[in-house]
Amino acid sequence: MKIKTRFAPSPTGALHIGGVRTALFAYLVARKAGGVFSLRIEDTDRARFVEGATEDIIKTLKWLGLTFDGEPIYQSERLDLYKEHAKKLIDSGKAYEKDGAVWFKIDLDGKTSIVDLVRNRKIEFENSTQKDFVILKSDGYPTYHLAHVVDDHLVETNPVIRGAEWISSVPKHIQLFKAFGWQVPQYAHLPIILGTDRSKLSKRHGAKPASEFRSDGFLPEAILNFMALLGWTPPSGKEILSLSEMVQEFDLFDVNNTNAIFDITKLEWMNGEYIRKTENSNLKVKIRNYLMDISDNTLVKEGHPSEEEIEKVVPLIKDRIKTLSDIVPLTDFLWEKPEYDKEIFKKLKVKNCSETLLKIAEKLEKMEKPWNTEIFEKTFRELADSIGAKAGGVFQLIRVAISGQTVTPPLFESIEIIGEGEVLKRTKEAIEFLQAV
RNA sequence: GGCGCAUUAGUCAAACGGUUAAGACGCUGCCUUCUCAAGGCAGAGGCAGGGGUUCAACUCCCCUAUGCGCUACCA
Repeated sequence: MKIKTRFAPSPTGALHIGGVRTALFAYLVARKAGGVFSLRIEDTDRARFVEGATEDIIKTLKWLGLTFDGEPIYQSERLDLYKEHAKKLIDSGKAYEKDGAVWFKIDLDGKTSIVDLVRNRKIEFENSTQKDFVILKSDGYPTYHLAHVVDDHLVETNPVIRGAEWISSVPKHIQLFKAFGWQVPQYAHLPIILGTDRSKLSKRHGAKPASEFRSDGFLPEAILNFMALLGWTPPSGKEILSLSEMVQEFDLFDVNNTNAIFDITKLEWMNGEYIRKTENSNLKVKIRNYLMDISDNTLVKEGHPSEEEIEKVVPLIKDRIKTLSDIVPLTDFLWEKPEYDKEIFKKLKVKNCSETLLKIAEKLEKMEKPWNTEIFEKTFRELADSIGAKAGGVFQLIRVAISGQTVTPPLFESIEIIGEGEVLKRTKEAIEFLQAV
């Protein structure tokens, strides 16, 4: 039997990270089997419909690289189909109308059980615990239960991959399939992703949209990799793996059935790993595109950093950033004049900051041009020796003088980027600042 | 309350009856070092509790506890 999976979100809000994992696993199952992965928009709840949600879902899946086959199916465009099927059940005595809605008549005898593809575990219910439920609402829209059964039967979805919050509804679905005389598909219920408050991550609880991770500077590869590992460990045990490697290794049986807490700290680490292993030239493009994408925000000030500036800075910041957005606070000082804070100078190990800075300025003026890191390092190590200070202390003083910060990318390289004239100017300004306070 | 699913360190997790109970993030210390990172090395930290079954239980069964989910003419 051909493997066909689908991701079936409801457009009641932007795609969130829990949905990303459901989509990813459905994608992996289909691609591994050479099957079909499609998208179905479950827009049957008019009250909770959110304008733009469908577009966000499609756009985000595309950004992540979870390409689906064919065109999305919109349930709201298939109302007649559901109505027709509800009528069939009424005709066969398996459903009835009440208050303008159609109710399914549940069979209270016996048990309903499935073997879930996740770990092949058996899930069982006493049918006596079930009760009749609505399949067609009085507004003419189907409920999830009817729509799921009809659609997944018609497109021959197998297996049905969805969140574990649906486990409780399994008896309803099984009975519906049987009432139609259809074959019951296999199911895989994925463990639920919880927020740090331990409650289900959902748009109802204001889960962060996946698109926001994009604007925060996360890479799609890192997000997919991280989400895959939430509930799944590849047989190889690899922690960093590409989408195609995941496709090769994936098996629903290996998915665990324990809810997992979404911890962004590890995602940040992983994003850093992906950034570090990206070629400089490629990283430059990613950063540039990222900054352009979100340039309506305040990250890019007065056109900085430009493409050339990014290129210079990439080797310096590559090991130091976890997200693409980190580049801005880390390199701001290269293009903008720093603001000084006397407290920062006070904390330095060098005693007479302004005096030492005067000597530094003197050296800078005499230093052979063009400056380079070797000349620079040699000059100031000598200076440190001559005034009986530690080289590190002198370097740190220079760092604060040119950046206003105690933490920056490597000093000498930063200085080369800032340029001879500007460095001297900033040094003098730092001296003036210190003398004024 | 009822029904269902689950329970290995702060977090993600491996283990599929026999291991000194992997690994990763985070944390701590050391090394490296112009700061911060990155990198290297070392370390702390765990099978929810109780009963069974078995020569042997993290692993199988039962009970309790706890967590989560569902309990809508929402998905």
